Parts: sequence; structure tokens; C-alpha cells
Amino acid sequence: MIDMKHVAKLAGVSVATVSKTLNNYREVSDETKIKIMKIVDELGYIQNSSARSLSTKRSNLIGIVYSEHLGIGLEHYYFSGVLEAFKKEVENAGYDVVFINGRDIGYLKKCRVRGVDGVFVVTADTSDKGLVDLFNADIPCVTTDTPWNKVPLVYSDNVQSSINAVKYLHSLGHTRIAHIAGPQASIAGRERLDGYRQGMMEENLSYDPDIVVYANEYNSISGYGAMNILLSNENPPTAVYIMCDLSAVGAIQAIREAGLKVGRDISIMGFDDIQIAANLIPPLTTIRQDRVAIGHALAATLIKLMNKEEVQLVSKIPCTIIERESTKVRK
Amino acid sequence: MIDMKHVAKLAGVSVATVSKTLNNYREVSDETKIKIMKIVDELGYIQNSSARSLSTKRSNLIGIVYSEHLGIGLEHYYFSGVLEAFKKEVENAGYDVVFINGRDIGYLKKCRVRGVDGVFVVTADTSDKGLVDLFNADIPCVTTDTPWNKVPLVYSDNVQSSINAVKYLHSLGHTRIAHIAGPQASIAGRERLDGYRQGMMEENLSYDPDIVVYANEYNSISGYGAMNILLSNENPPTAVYIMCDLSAVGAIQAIREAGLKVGRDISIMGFDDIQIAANLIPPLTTIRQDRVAIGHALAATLIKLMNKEEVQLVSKIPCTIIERESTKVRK
DNA sequence: AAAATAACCGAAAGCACTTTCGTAATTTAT
DNA sequence: ATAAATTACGAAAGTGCTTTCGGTTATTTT
Repeated sequence: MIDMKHVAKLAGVSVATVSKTLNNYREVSDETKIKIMKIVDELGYIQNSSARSLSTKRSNLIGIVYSEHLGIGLEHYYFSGVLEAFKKEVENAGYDVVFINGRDIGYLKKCRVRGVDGVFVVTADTSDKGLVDLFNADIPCVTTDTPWNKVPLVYSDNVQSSINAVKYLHSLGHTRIAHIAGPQASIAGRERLDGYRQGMMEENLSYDPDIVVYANEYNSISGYGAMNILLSNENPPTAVYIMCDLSAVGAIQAIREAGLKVGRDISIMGFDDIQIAANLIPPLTTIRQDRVAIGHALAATLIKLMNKEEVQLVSKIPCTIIERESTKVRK
Repeated sequence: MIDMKHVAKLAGVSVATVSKTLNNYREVSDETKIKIMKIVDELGYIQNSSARSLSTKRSNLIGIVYSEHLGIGLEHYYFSGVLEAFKKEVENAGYDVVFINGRDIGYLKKCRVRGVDGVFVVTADTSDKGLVDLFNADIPCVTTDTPWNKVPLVYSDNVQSSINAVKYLHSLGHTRIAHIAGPQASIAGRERLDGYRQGMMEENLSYDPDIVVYANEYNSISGYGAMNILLSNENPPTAVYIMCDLSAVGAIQAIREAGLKVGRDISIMGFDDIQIAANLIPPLTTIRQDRVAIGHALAATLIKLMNKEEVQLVSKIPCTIIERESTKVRK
């Protein structure tokens, strides 16, 4: 193990001067800095982050809290995309990313053990005491899915996006627009329904509770069931705005089984733009969340927070309508 | 910051004894152990992993190398599933998981900086010098996608699975079975083709190169193109075994456009069992990789390696055929 | 009863780094 | 010329923990 002592000896300076050089103190002359850096390169010196952290009380580590027990794994489309973008951004700022798991001692204690400088709570359950402890502690946190008191939150502008969805469908000539709503326990579910309602009002379309049906999960089967309810309405909608693509897949299946054709007979609009959306038949019109922008905003917010700068408590990131073949002008 | 000194003072023992208690040395009497643990709980003492690592030269940290520049993000179905399972398993063994990025100083140096005890190379590019350095260094490594010399490799048994696929299709009465092969630069692509060929031989079915077409990417569009080639054959296959589900989605589209019906006219079998496979119309028969088993095996292997135990250099994990509606008895 | 062994505990060195503070040398101001 | 300020560097203390080694009791063996 080559340490600063080696470097110092070879360079003919003290360990202190080596440390100062490596940390870019200006009280070292350029001359000796160059001399030291040369030795550092030759020797292939590598800093020891443990020793550094011990001394500075900073780890350059960002914790990721990603509750497994929700059954949402790393593979979740939205979260993984946001995490990926977040990771890239904090790495650019010189941080490394470590997973914080709550087993044994809980999230907060684990964060303290590892001495993380900040944490990104990707998704977790606020009924978990360890999580609440973490949120209430003095460790900088950001989140995208778990609103809490004073913890900065960055997520998609569900309301505005839903308004836009309704407007878009109306612009195609649809007036009887249904909504398949998500579980109202989730913010996404609530806000998308809110936006739908607001959009209908803004467009002066009548809001008919009979064509708003609730799916109890963000999956395909519940979309299938919900669509069947809509189809049995005495005055079925000509367009349906669905709270997620996966449910849209189920809805499409129901429509097809009813002998109707998506696009021609009934327009379908989803939310998420999952990978398969473009490959469905017909390709699905949907709303794409800007996962990259969200990840970046989260990173920027957390970095500011760690630097004790002011941050915005809630940021809503716009989504984009991706127009494909599942929505058509009403004939 | 409550440290061992606090605990020691309150318990009326030395710091050494506290440390030994916390690390379960047997040279501390049960009596004092209990006394110390009581104080530890009361004070909410938390160990400092930096200090510990500095002293022990072990970090209890496992590095994840996940090359971004391949464009394969965290969201990749296979990798994220394997990583998830791996993570769970090493966490159970008391390790934490940290991402190792190669920027600035390269993978190997970054591993040394963080002092990781082992690393899981999920996916990376062997043309990257930093990666090769890492593989050649003395840090325990495992991988599932990047075969290298003496680095233990755990992955799906592609060959046997493909043989099974052919056997399954044959058992449904199909004899003219085509294959859409993946890029031959990837092991998966090569091995699945190999298995297909072997399966055809074992079943005494004639191997016709005209109905083996190569897709140059693991995506939907290349499956679409490949299928169209197969459909234009003067004696089209009645069943197609496709190297990945995404390509199968494209193939299904091509079949439908040709006015044929998947299942009834032509049986389709994919590989991966991606989330959407069960939701396609018709639901896709496919081969499911056992991502959990692979992740667990990788974790177990790495843990053994870190403990300097013997390990197997290559492990092939069986896959399961998931039978759905896209394959039917040949009429 | 003496000797050998075992059980229990603490002092202190070591891990690799940061940072304060003092000092000597040099430069600038007076 | 002298005083004051600036620059460049090092000594040393501190960070929180582990582990060796030796010492003191207590227990067992002869």
C-alpha cells in the first residue's frame, strides 16, 4: 500500500504538504506541487477514502434508499430511469452512490454508519419508522415518490399533463372522454385524476362519473377490467385516457375482444411511454415522463442541500405527449 | 458523535473491551458484554465504518461495475433483475453495495479508493483498459455478461434452453422450425443458435440455413425484419424460435401484417419473459431466465471468493419454458 | 500447596489522512 | 534602513476503531 508517507519521502517534503497539494490548497508553491504530482503519478498513489472520511467527516457518498419490500425492484421503469440519471449527475460532481438497506439497524442508522453526505429516497414506505427517522434527521434528503414535510420533492407534473391529455383528445374531436384512474392512495393516481377533471372543465366537457373507473393497481389486468366496465356503459366513450401504459395494454385487449378496433373505434392514451408502448399494435399514444430531467433535478437539489444552499421544496417537471396510432380523429 | 470512548467510560471498561464486545470476541465475559450492550443501546451508539475500515482494511463494501457507455442502463430487464437478487443476497451477508464508476481514474483505482472487498461486473466493455486492469488485479470479481480468463461467470444455460425450445416445438408437431438468431458477437446470440442447431439434430430435423436469419440487434425492429424474410421463404416455417422477446414482438407484428394469425398459423417462441410477454396478444410462449438464481449464485460465488474458498469458474443456470398462447399444436 | 492453565481485561500502537498553528524566509511597505 | 505583511512549509494532534501483547485474577491440575 503506497501512502502519503511514501510520496512525501520521495518528494522530500512533509506529509502535510502532500495532502495540501492533493487537495489543492494554495499555500503550496506551484513548484513543489508539480514535483509532488510527478511522484504521485509515478508511484500510482491512491488515496484512501476511509482515512479521508475519518478525518474530514465527509464521505463523498450518496445513499440510495430503495425499499425492496414494496415489491418494486430496481427494474421498475420509472425509478430505474430516474436513478440512472441521478447517479450520472452526482458522479459528475465527484460523489459515489451506495445503496442503503434498512435491515438490522434501519435506514437512519445505516446512513450514519456509512456516513453518507446525502440520500435519495427513490421509493419507500412512510409507515417504516426507520424512514421517518431518516427524513426527520439532519441528513440532506431528496425524493421523487415519497412526499414528506420538509424533504424536497421532484416529480412529474401529473396535473398539467393530464389536462394536456384531455385537450389533445378533444382536439381530435372527442368529447366523450373516459378516464381509467389509478389507486387513489398514490399521488400519481390522485393527480392524474385531478388533471383529467380539470381538463374536462377547462374544455367545457361534461364530467360524467360513470366513465371514470378506478383501477386498483398499476397493471394490465386491472386495465382490462376497467375497460370492460367502460365498454358496458350505455353510451360508451370514444376516447379513454388511462393512468399508465401497462393498464392501457389490458384495455386494448378488452377492446379487441369486444370486436372493436383501437384507434378507429376508440382512441386510447396511456401514461409512461414504457419500452413496449412503441411496439404495440397499434403503437400507443402516451405521455412520457422526463426521467432524465427528474433525475438531474434531484441531483442538483441534493447537491445544493449538501452545500447548505437554498432549494425549492417541490419541483414539477413537464411531461411530453408522444403521439402514435392509438389515438385518431373522431369520425 | 457518540463513540466508543463514551460507551467505555459509562460502562467503566476500556475502549478495547467495547470493541471486542461489538465484534463478538470471546475473551470478554458475558457479564460485561451485557453491561456494555446496554450502554450501547441507551446511547444509540453507531459504529463508524470509516474508522473500522481504516483499521481492518476491510470495507464490507461490494462494488458494482455497470458500464453506462454501453447505453444499457439500470433499467435493462435482465441485468436489473440479476443485480436486485445479488444485492439482496450480499446484504444478507452484511455487505453494502456501491456503484463503481470508471470516470477520472478508472475502475480499478476507484475500487482501491473505496477499498471494496469484491466486485460484481454486471456488464462492461473489455476494450476498456480500466476494466481489464480490474479483472487482472487481486480484487475478487464475478460477472454474468463479460467472460474473462479467471473471473467466475454465472449465466443462463442458453444451449440447453434452446435445445429444450426446439424439443418443445417439435412435441407440438412442428418440424419446420425457424430461428431468428441474435448478434453473433454476443455469447447469448451464439449459444442460442448453437442450441437451436443441436436441438434440430437431436430431434432428427433437417437444419435448413435458409430459415435461420440473423437479427443484428436485440430489439423489436430487427425481429420484424427477420420475420419478413422468413415469411418470404418458398416453404415458410410453421414455428419460429426467436432469441429475445423484444424481437418476438416485432415478428408478431410482421406475421399479423401478412394476414396470418400467431398461434393458429405460425407458432412463436421468445426468450426472456419480459414483463409485457404475458400481456401480448396472444400471450407469448417464452423462456424465462432465472435471474434470481443467477443473482444468488453470483453473490454466493463472490462471498466464497472473498473468503478465499474454492469456486466454480463457470456456472450455467437452467431456464424455464413459460408456455402461453403463441405456440399451438400444428394442425 | 505449588504450579500450570485459563479467563478476562487494558495500554498502546497503528491505520492513512486532514488541518491548525507556529516558524522561517521572503517580499512589500514605510 | 526597519517594520510589517506575505508566502511556504512542517510538526503534531486529532479522527474512531482494531488488535497485539502483557498483566492480573481466578481456576484447574498435579
